[in-house]
Amino acid sequence: MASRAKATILDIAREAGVSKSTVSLVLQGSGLIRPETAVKVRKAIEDVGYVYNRGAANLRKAHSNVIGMVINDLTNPFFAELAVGMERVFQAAGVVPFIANTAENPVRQQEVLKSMMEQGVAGLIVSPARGTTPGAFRRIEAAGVPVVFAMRRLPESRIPAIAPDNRRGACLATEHLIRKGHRRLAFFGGSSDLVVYQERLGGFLEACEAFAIPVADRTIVEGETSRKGGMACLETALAMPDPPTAALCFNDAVAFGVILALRKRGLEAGADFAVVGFDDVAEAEHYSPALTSVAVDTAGLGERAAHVMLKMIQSRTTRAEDHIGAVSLVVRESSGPNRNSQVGDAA
Amino acid sequence: MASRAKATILDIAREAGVSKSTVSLVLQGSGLIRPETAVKVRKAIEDVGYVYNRGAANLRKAHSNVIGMVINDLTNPFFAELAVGMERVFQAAGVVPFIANTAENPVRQQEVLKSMMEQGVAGLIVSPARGTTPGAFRRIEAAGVPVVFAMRRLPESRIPAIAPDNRRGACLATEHLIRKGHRRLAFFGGSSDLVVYQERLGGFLEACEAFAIPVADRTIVEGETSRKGGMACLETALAMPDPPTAALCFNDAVAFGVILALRKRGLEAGADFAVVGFDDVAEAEHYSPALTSVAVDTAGLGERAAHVMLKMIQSRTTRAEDHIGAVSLVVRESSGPNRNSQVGDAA
DNA sequence: TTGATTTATTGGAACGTTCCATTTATAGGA
DNA sequence: TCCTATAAATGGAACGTTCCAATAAATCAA
Repeated sequence: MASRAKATILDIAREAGVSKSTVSLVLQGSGLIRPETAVKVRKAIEDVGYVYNRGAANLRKAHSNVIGMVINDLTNPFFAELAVGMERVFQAAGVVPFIANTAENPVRQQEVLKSMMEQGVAGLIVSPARGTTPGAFRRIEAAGVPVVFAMRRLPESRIPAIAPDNRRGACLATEHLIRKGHRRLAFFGGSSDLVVYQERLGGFLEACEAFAIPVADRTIVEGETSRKGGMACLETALAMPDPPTAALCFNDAVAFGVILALRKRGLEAGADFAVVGFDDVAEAEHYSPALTSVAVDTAGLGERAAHVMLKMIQSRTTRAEDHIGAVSLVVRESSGPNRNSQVGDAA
Repeated sequence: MASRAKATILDIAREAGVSKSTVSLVLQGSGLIRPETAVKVRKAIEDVGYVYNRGAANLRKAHSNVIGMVINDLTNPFFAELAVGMERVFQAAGVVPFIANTAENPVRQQEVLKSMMEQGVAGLIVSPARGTTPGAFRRIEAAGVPVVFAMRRLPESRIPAIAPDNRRGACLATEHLIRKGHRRLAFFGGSSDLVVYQERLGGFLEACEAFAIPVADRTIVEGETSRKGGMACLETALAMPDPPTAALCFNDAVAFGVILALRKRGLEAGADFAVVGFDDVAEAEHYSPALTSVAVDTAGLGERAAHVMLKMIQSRTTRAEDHIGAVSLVVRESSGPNRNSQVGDAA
């Protein structure tokens, strides 16, 4: 059944009675070929079950048609949504994205990046693993392969990043809680080695300043960015002398954890304690209670990252501007009704 | 910064004062090279920032080191877990898995498969999109590239499949509900164009037969395999004259939807209506109420699929046996306490 | 010393494509 | 009719590797 030696364009040329150059031209859809000849060649291609060898072609051609997407945690639906947005754009451009998972492991990340470079990718879209060293992309940059960071950025790096306006999102969410009447606020989850964390925490603190929340009434609990981490954060906070009455969470996973931990204690998110998440994953809307969250337009960011990448490839540059995606607060049940009217919601 | 013309093996040879063949040997870790020479060459490689060109190498070598994973829905955490299991095995074997998403679209799937073939993958692990035609893999088989189906199989196809024991899992879960005292049972979600659906529904019916549940007391509602689909199924079922008191769901997403729909009606899963899911995704344990579900050892299936693939590649065959993974019922809160003692739970 | 053996290294052909410079066929203009 | 312009098709070199057969250098046995 399986024809042993795989067919090449020379086999097709023989089959169709033309030269290999003609076959190559047909393969590339050149207009120089007489239509009848093209038909004849295409039939031969079909007959021999020919498979185009892109590796051989890339040996001659300037650039390949594959782009690598290197993602730090594929099990987080958030990144899957990002990937889906990118794929839409790339597909239309005739580019194939290959995805690889680094599982938040910098060593694994280096292996994956090396592999992708060896395959001759035209560009790389990366959501860097936690703990990525600043030098990790030096060789790739030196090779002239464009890199775009998505969602996360590295502390000191000239690589363009596409990310949501974390600071503003956190600020909006915190204001929302303050306007609801909360005066003792918490920020739950994440850790300071992530730039994203610093941005989101920064927005939280900015809003606290603006509304003159005393430092003593701000509770910051670092923790894993998962359900489990969220549960732990709540326990820690409620064990304090003057516990907070509301929390902005690093992301939705943490927020879900907080809601579960509240329920375990017989408390209800929204009624007894206000909870706001970040990212607005698909699940937020269907949770119980529905989660108030900062929407970041994940798929849109993916599309934008893809567009920036295509432009970089086209203009043969390794530089581009950062893009900050707009954010919006989606108010649902988990942040509860107004608490009292200590703070008016004028303006 | 970016050195224009990329370095080749010849540049390294010149730099190190050896021949290109020697460099090639070093690259492959051959023991024929004198250690000092190898060191000298490796230094040159580092100095010029050389990137290995796998495309060129594959032109000569029999087989490449990349394997394609084609997945029908990356946003389902279930498939991400599967991917993680495979990656563990492939990494150890020095093989790089590239993942692509088909978003349950057979046309997109064909494009992705074509692309992967063109890249010269050594093998393909596929969770076929719904509506895949039986001929979709003919050319790939003819080319002698091994294919393994994961989780799903195609109606008539000799391609080996790695999947959980769906029938037995559904049977176990249904028995569990019957032993709890339920007599009017439902099967929610999925549709009959999927082999998996037929297997799971088959297990449900088998248990119904075994315990002599009359046909009139079995409710089967097809629907989307998502939260939304689950919500719709429950509404449909409760609107019936003699509604069921328990449901086995096609998968966990459907089950979560059923739980949400119950809550919307003021009912509680477990107490008022028993719900059992399928797949036991990570979230099941942390849901509220915690979801009783059929555990399929997703990561384990991924590992097994990867092993089968490696063996096929090694023995140059395109045939292998199917693997049916063991399943087990994880009982949590959503299936509720015993209802009454119409059916004893002896044995 | 010499030849035989082992150890390291090397040149060249091949892999399947693209692309340039040519060649060949076709049509148009006088 | 011949020449020119255009259209269509072609051969050959190049891309960066691997691998075979061959060479060169080092070691050994006599």
